[in-house]
Order: sequence, then structure tokens, then C-alpha cells
Amino acid sequence: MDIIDKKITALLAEDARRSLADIGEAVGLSASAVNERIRRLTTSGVIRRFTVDADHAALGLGVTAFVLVALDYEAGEPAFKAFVAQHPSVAECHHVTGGWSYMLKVRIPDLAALEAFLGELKAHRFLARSETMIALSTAVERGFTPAEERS
Amino acid sequence: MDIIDKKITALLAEDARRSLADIGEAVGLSASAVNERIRRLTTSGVIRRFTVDADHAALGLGVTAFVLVALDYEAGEPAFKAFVAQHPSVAECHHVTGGWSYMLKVRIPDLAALEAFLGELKAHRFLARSETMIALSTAVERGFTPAEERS
DNA sequence: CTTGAAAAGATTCTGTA
DNA sequence: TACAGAATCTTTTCAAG
Repeated sequence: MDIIDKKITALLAEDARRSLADIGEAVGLSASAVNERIRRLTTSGVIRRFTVDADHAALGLGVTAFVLVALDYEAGEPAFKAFVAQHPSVAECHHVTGGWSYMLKVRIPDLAALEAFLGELKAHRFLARSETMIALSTAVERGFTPAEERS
Repeated sequence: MDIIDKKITALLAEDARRSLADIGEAVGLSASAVNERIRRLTTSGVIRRFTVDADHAALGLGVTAFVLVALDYEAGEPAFKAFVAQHPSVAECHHVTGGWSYMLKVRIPDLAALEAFLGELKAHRFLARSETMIALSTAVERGFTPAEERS
């Protein structure tokens, strides 16, 4: 994981369809050397997957919401984690510091579906307390790290 | 934007390096028909970019935090938006409902850098009030929508 | 949209340091 | 072990129906 690996990863994050020759030119290596590095980055887990960044609204997921959860520990933390891992509406789940135990990012078709989702959480008795923030608009959403020299 | 376009987008989200022939077989089209659909999805903005999902910790961004912001409107909302759009540590910025005006997702090397980032927000007089939640661990983080039939 | 050919690109192999 | 360059093989792109 040297500076060249970071540069290659950044270039791919920006545009994963760049050719190996182009990337090679940018970092000063041959296409085959770049290919070998990408293979290693992928198998070592630095690159988790090649994917596309899609417009969720166009795919029918018009609502993004954040749900702050104070877990009811009677229901069990493992059960909660299993639930969110399997639930297709849960885009993210973070264990966080502060007054809340978990913070969920949810992508869902509409407000009715959001209400149904919160109903599911309640039905499973996961919630001691919760608070939902709906994203009215999104000013920034980057799946990648913009170019910046961090050595 | 029919069902086939959705399926193609989902397949690419899962693995953007699948060949056009493979995708074509999955959706019952020829490789060139799939190619043309992907071209249209890309130019129409449904697919925003081809990218890689990377391990941020391996790239030196070990800390993920969420900053809830009650904006000081004296500083100006446009200035705030411009600041977060340009700041490389800001992964997301959502305008949200509830007691806070904005919610930021920040990726940063360490806690010292997080403190410096909060200092920047203060120096620009953006904060009337704020609250920071640090992600201790992340149970789920999907940049894509898992397969599920939503018609 | 399909097929089939041409072009571009990815992968593998070999030699070198 | 890491690379460059060449050979091969795959994939994409283009033209025609």
C-alpha cells in the first residue's frame, strides 16, 4: 500500500472504467504493472468492489432518512445487527458515540414505506427511543475521497 | 427506465466489471443492446459514475463521524454549502428535518483531524450549535441497493 | 433490437533487473 | 519481487439488416 496504490485507487474511485494504459500513464507504470496492482488491491480488500453510483430517486427510492436509535437491549444487539444487515432499506448502520446507540441511513420509496420500516423496528422491540431525520435535499454525496495529497 | 434498465443498474451496482455479454444473458438481450442501454443510463444521469468501493481505513481515513449542524444563518447558507462541497473530508451533507438543519458525514484520518475540521466550521461561524457522533464501528455500509423486486 | 466484423482493451507470458 | 513489452485472448464498439 504505497503512494502509487493510493493514486490508482483514487483514479478508479473517480472513474472505474479508465483503461489500464491510461492509469499507467498517470502513475508512471505499464498497463500490466497496474493490472497486477489492482488485482492485489482487490484481493487484499482495499478495493471492495467495482460498482456504479446510481441516482436512487430514478430507481424508485426517493426518500433518504436517518434514524437515530437508542437500542432496547432486551431485544438483543445481535438480533438488531442481523435485522439491519438483512434489510434492503438499510443503506448504513453505524454504532455511534453520544446519546444514541445506532444511527441508520435508510433509502426507501416514500414516507409510507418509511413509516412501515419504523413499524418493523418497533414490532421487533428494538427501540427504547428513536428519532428520525428526513433528508429534504442532499448537497454532497460522494462515495469516494476527492483527490488530496495525504502522502 | 423500464424493468430491464433497473436490472442492469442493479447488476452493475453489484459488480461493474461484468461483461456486456454476461449482463445480456441475465436480462435476455444482446451485448450491444445492453451497451446502448448503459450508455443511455449514464448520459441521462441514472448512473452517475463507475467507481470502486474502497476500504477507507486502508487509505488512511480511519475515522467516520456525523456532525449535526444548527446553522448560524448570519454566515449564510450558500457559503456553508460551498464550503462543504469543496471540503475533501465531507463525504455527505444533507438538509434534514428536525432540530438540526444539516447533517454531515465526515471521513478523516484521526480524531485530531476531526477536531481541526470542527475548528474550521467554527472559524467560518457556521455553527449556532452542533453535535458530533463518532462511528465506533460500522455494521452495514452499502453504496448500492440489494436485489429486491420493486416492480 | 440482432448479428457479425473491426477496434480497443485486458490478461498472460517471457525476459530483465 | 516488480516491472516492461509482446502475444494472445476477451470485450467493446461499430456497421448493416
